[in-house]
Amino acid sequence: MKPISKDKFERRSNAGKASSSSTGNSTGTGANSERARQHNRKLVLSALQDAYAGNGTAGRAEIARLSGLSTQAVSNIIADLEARGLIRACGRRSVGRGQPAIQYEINPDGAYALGFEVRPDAVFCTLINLHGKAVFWDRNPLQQATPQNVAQEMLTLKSEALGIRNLSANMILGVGLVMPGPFGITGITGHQSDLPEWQDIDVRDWAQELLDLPCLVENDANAAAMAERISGAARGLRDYACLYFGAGIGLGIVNDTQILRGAFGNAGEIGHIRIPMPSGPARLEQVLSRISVQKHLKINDISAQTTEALEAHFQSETPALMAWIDQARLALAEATNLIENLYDPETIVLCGAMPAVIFAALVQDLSLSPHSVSVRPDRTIDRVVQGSSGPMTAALGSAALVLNDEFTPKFMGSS
Amino acid sequence: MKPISKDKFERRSNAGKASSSSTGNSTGTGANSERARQHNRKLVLSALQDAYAGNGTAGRAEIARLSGLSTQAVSNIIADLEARGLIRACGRRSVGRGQPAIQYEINPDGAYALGFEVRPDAVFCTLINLHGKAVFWDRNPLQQATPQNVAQEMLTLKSEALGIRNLSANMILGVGLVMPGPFGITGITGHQSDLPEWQDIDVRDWAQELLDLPCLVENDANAAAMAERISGAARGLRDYACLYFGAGIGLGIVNDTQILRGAFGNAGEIGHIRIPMPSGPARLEQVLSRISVQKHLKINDISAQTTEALEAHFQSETPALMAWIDQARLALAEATNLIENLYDPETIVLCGAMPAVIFAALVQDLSLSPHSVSVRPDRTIDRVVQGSSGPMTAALGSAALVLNDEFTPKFMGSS
DNA sequence: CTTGTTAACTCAATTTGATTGAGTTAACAA
DNA sequence: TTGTTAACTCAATCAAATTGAGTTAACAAG
Repeated sequence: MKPISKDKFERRSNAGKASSSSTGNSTGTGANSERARQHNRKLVLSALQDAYAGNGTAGRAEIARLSGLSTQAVSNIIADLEARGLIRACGRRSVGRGQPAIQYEINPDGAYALGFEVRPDAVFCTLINLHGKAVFWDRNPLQQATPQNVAQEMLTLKSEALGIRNLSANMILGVGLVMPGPFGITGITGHQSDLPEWQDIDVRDWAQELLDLPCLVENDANAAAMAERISGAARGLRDYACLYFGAGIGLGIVNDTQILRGAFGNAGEIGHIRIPMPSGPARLEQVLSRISVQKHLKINDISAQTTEALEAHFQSETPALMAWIDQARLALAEATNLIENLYDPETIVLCGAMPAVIFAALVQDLSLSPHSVSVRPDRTIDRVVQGSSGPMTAALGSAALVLNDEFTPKFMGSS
Repeated sequence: MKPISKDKFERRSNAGKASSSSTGNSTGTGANSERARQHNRKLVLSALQDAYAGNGTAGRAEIARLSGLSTQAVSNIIADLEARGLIRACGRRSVGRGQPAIQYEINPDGAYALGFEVRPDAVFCTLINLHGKAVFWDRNPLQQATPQNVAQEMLTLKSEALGIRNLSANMILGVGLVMPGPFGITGITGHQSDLPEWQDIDVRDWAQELLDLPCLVENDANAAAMAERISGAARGLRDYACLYFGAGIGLGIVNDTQILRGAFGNAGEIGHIRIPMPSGPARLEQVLSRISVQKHLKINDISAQTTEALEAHFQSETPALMAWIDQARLALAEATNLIENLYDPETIVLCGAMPAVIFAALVQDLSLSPHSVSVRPDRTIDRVVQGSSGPMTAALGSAALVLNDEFTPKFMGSS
């Protein structure tokens, strides 16, 4: 039977047929065979994803061993995924005796994820394939970020994105959405924000209805962190942190493959934290952020609004910029110490709207505290690494949210 | 059928009959009906636990709504749990029309959890019932904390604990174990420690074999956090942090009901963090810890080794102690700001080896930053609250680890 | 006092999906 | 050529959740 459903999987959002989900206020999530299958499917996909990260592929038996499932269960799931086009066979591989294993890999073009970043003055959009590679990106300016305007631009960008490869909507797994301010997460009210008109809108529901696709909402730093996990510097890592340079500075924390949100979705607000600097305590984003570098340059009558302009100043070694970098490096060292001791990540990734060369300069000559739980003899990755750079980072990340949600089981620990 | 197994549940540790768990290096965890049942059982138990937290009880239908399971599924699980003695019926309750619901509650004496805290000079032991109440506690001194000595004392304490209520081993759900230093979590080597002889021992396996019970190992702060969740100030909370006063100071973070460990189990090492103080940057535990108060008193030629002695000095308002409290309060405010902005908890609980009156004094007149994500109009609990106090906190917490593990499903988010 | 409505619960049938066990096939080794 | 090993397939079994049709008990209305 298996009436291969129109949409990719069972369309997560309206999965619970109609019955028990009556009240809707239920917090819990009972397990049943459907849920179990969903979980196991993610297990298989994430095994293949890990294999891909190591530029490899995997056979049924191998995945079974890795996931703890029986080979038969893996076989069924593989058949399912192959029929859906999410994975594909790619030859056989024999390692010693026995029948050579049929290798499978994720089919990059088996499905896509859409990502939007809404800013006060523009909407960014990306479309990524199952390998996390962007196949489309664009930016539409906004006069004013009202829900109406944003909706219009998002619809335009959506059809533009689908048009680029002539994709039908059922090839889109879902949509990730990044918005400024504390939105959508738990309906925070009473906080002032850049986009006051959105105050009473549940952004997730709104976008879900607008685009007719399942939707995930996150802040920029968390989204960026996911981008690094899917196809960037944090590929294959389960625990890491991501220092994201937007206007200010944010921290996306990934704990056991999942984003750490805290009780109200505000975890990682590192910008407001006071750190000791030679000149006295300062808030981190006063020293280490896009705004801070621009302020610092402005004092010296230099303007550098764009990433390109900043890069040019770096190339020409403008003294004011170099001085800022020196200060920023100190702040970064303090922040690193904080993050390492509080979250114990495998690494810290720098990413966002800064030129790559400046990230490189920050990481280079960074003198980190030797008194940290992160000083380990068996490290395989640097304590601070450079991630993706440029203004599209968050939009890419928003799409990556969807892949992570679809490919990564929510828990794996065997207790 | 259902051959009610000797031990409580299927004895978590050696659950996987014999088959797939061949290699053992598998990280993944496939879902099957057994696992699903396990998960759903936890869902039911945690619903009852929450009901108990509100001093209530719950019926089948109510639990079904809460958990998203069908009433039938809940019924089956309830029957199971009742047969095992973990829960019991407690009357009927009618709320309007319809047949009154049979109410269920956790049977406090249906099972117990054992907890140990090993320190360089002593082993502490507690036994708690299913309500998280301690029914036994004791402390045996150690000449030297060698594995042999510790093993002996643990066995002695175990049989003493079981003896107090004439319990057989199958009434014990499991053992929680707190050890100093970075132990057992991920086999850290190359770190100096208070207990060098343990370097090559996998503490969990060791204890499991020694006591013939499933075992969980954590650090003191994490264990204390669990104690607060099971029967203390954090009851019913899903996200909070716990500042634990041991020798130094540690932070136990609970995120979505689970302990946050980080990549190598060292998350929450807040003691080493530099915070701005009026006199310049200082490490937190130089200002806010048991050792720091003792140092501060010693300068003034006052000795206060025990909690009782400290309390006495507080009652007589010894100036040196009062001065320390003023400084500590500033440090606590800084730490709060840090924790709130980085983890966004529902609250921060103070607990551990300090007199309750000193916790109260710290919390009182604490002037917290108004610029924090935790400043919310809809708060239901203070930003910093007082938890359990006294030297048994960690030992109690170690037992609480077991309850949390048995009663709290690993994920609930409906994506 | 009778009857209708509602909610909680039970029993039996169905369904999903994982596990188990018995083949089958292909590679390597003797 | 034959034996061994590993990967995979097919069919049967099993666990546990869901579904649907009763049954029971309380309250409300006439």
